Amino acid sequence: MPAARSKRYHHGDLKAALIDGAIELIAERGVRGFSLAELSRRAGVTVAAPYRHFAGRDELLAAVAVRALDLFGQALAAQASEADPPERRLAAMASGYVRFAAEQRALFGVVFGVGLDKKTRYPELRQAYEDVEGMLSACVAELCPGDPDASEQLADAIEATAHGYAALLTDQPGSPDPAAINQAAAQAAGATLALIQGRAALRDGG
Amino acid sequence: MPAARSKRYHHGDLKAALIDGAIELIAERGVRGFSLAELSRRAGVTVAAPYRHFAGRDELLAAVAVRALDLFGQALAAQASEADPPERRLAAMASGYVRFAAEQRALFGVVFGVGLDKKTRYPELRQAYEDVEGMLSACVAELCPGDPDASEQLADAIEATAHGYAALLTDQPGSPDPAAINQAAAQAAGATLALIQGRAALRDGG
DNA sequence: AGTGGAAGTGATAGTCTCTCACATTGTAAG
DNA sequence: CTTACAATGTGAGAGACTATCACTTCCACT
Repeated sequence: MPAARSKRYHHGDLKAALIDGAIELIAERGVRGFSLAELSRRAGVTVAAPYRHFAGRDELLAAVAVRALDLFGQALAAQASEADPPERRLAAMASGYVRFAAEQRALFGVVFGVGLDKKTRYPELRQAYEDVEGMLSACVAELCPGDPDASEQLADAIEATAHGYAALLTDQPGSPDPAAINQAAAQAAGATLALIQGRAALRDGG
Repeated sequence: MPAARSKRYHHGDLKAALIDGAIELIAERGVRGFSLAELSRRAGVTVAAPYRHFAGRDELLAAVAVRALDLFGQALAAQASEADPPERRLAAMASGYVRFAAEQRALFGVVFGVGLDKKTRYPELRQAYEDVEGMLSACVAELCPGDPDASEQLADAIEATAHGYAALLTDQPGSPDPAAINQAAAQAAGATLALIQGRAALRDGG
């Protein structure tokens, strides 16, 4: 793996450099302000070069999203490992969900704010996404042994709630201030506990 | 108000026509696929014409978002008016929230999927947004008389949950199928009831 | 040593946003 | 009635972006 950054015709590992650079660029300018052209400029290559490695802008973003989901999963796992009864573990994951969204705004935005097709296109992305969802549902399953239906409903509800806090918090441009992050994270944890507590009501909806 | 669509130099009411056309265009192509240029073409004017009425693309989208929030509020009010105890009214609103997001994907996307600054810029947008949030919190307040803190927390939780179901449902490109909409709407209603039920747990978070 | 394919270049087409000087038209005052 | 103004639309063009194509350079392998 060549390290020299000089005027070599071949970059060495442009693909990885593009992904890293994209994360940086998105962190600076947001997902909307991200451009393949600027990214190429920073990497010191022509705007045509990235097309050797990615079919287009969206495919590069999908690769970034895969890495983002990986980090996301790690963050959730870290939160989960520190709490012990499944209820508090779920609350901690919900809180971590919100915290990651706010603190890694750019990465969260790539996964959710860009309209990438996480279900059908980009199989790796799908896999990464399902892995993260799996962490939640596995933890919920511990809580509802013998009732997979109820377990799935509760997992959906917890995921939706955490995601809702995260989405509303990061909806505004600009980084949310730490106090707002803490409050939203704590509320997401509390709401998770409330959902677990009141889960008998989950059945009768519309 | 002139009606003739012929070769008049002045359109008559271009501003309104642009907003209407934008809604249509966004419904067809999604928020991401929307372009001021295509919109101008359809309205039969030059691409420069819209700039007489809107400072730019974002300002036009903000105007569309205001109308979208108006319709959103009406939809929620319609749902709420049909249910009677506050608990079920909140559940109905949550269900309506999800249903509106899914069935009026384009409008919902303009409000939430485009990164418009709903808080500081665009005062009308801010107002429209707060009006919608107010409907929810007013209904929650009926439920928690004498404890505004708890009321606000519960309102946040219900909003976040409904929004989470809506966001996850509409995250994918393409219209969600009716069965998925029904399920998500029902689950949002159920989760709302669960939150109300278990709201004692809302306090102890992180 | 030499060659085939991977990786990068430069040019180019087409689209988009936004700006500017200019053309047209409704309106309202003289 | 007319004339001047302000509002509204035009045409041209600058600058950015995505994507494609033929061509070049260079690495790795025989």
